[in-house]
Amino acid sequence: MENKNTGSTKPTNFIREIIEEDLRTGKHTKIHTRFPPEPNGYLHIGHTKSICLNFGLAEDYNGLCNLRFDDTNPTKEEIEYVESIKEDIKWLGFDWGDREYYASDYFDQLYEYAIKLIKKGKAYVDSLSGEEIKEYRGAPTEAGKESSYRNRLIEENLDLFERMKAGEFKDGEYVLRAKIDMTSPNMNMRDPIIYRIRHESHHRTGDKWCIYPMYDWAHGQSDSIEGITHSLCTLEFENHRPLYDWFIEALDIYHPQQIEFARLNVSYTVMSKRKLLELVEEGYVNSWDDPRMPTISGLRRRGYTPESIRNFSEKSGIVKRNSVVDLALLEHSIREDLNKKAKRVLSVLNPLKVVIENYPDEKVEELEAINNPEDSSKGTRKLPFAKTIYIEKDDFREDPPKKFFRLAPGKEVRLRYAYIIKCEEVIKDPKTGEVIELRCSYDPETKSGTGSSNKKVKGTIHWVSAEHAIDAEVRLYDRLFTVEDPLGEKDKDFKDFINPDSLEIIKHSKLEPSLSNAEKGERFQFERLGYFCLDSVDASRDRLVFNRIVRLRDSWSKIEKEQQGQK
RNA sequence: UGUCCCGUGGUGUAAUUGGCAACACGUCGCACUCUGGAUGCGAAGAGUCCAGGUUCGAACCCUGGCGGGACAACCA
Repeated sequence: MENKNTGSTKPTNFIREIIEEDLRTGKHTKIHTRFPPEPNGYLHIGHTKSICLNFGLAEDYNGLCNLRFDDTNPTKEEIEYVESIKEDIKWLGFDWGDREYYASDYFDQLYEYAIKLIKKGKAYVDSLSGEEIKEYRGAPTEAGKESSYRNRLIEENLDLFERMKAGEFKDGEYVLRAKIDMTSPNMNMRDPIIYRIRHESHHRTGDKWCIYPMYDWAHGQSDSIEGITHSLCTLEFENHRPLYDWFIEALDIYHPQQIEFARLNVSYTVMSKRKLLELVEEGYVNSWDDPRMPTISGLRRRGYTPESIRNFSEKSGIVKRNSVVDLALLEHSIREDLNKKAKRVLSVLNPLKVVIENYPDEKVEELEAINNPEDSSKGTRKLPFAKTIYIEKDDFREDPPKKFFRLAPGKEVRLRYAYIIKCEEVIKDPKTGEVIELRCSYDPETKSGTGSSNKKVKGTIHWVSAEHAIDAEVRLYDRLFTVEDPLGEKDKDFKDFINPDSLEIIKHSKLEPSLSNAEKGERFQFERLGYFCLDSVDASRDRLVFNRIVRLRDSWSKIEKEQQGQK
């Protein structure tokens, strides 16, 4: 279903309906959203949903989207994360203009709001210990009880709160709490803490403050200060909405609307910051931007395009129901994008030497190859062809199974852009029996593009000229986990399901010579193999390192798997 | 034993707000192909968690169940 009001081709969803209703009724004339990350870790694919939603909505409805760092907890947050988050959002293609905000920008205002709340008799300073507060809070099914300090005089509260701010007390000695209802069935309403003492310097405000606001106190009021119309967050904040509304109403300030949606989950991976950290710290992956990581920086290094990630996010939809999107959809998104864009090249990952016996010894032909069959404007390039070439080990079988259309003893196959060759002889290592070389003949009449032969063969394989090929390291990445839901089994640790084959390194692959000019981050389709990207970290002028982004769809592997299953 | 939210093919979403359950991914065929890619065509697969009710008519409204999720950090 297309969105008729905006001319957008994006699918509609319940949030767009709310926005369109608000625009139609005149509740708002312009929408204003925000993306509010906490700078305590790297962004991952799950965050892209919120980023695309908030920035995308603003784009589509001609509104604005702020970037606001939710930096209310100095013990966990660091400037390093602020920088990486900004880089990732920019890379995804979104722009917050000059509206880069921080909850800490509002600490003064938030403090004033707290005083206002105290004066209204709706907040009090509590002297209970952390343990006691927890005890008094009760449980979801049993009411809590009121603190003995709950009915302090307003003046006393004001005095104590000011002294909290002045640094007269130790961490944990006092807290400021809202006075709501200790018997509320909603735990969030049981006199939530709104300020705590933390003698800790903050990455932006330095040592100005030793009291810091809690999320609930900071978030809604920050939304209000910025004039946010639709404050979109994930489902776990549903139970916080009554509190969000209570604060805003108690303060009698502009009231943004909080709307919750389900967060994005993807099969065969984990998304929590803590678990990702575990993978990094315990060495299961090499870094936060390891190409196997679901972090934005990992996906970027792997070779994913921003467009593919945005399309993926679009396709996975916005609803209020928890779900797990198939990794196959992400893979489809990147294939779809790169099929249109990526230059085709011939690369042999696991080389098998082939000598074409009836081809002249010294002869080298320059064959014309198409750069992108989906886009003729990308032109053609020259490919050197000579007597000795490499083909993929997988493309030869001494004892070919049914439906194997590639090379085998006595069989013919087409070399892409070159000739049809026939396998005349198989040379093996006398000790191991391993096939180390093939002797073939070629048919000069079958040169590509000449049409001088009517010979047809079922298979076409890729190859490189042995003397012209360049060496490269190729890193074959695969899904990080072997099961759809690594967190699914309670008795097992998610790390037990790590795919031991998530990375296979091939040190000496043979690539066509044009690849020596590849730039860091440049993406290619290695024909018949997959999409690859020159690694932006480990590659250098004299060392090529390619990452496999994703395999091509491969109907042969399915046939083969099925055949093996039958045996 | 509370409050809030949510149940539609294998997966993710849609259904003009009460009118023959649609699309995408995946799967399986066929065609085409100098990439077993791409592309084109086609198929299978849900009767909408269950049971009642309202209605000419219910995925949608009502009632009651069942199932899943969230909530007891001085985290966000």
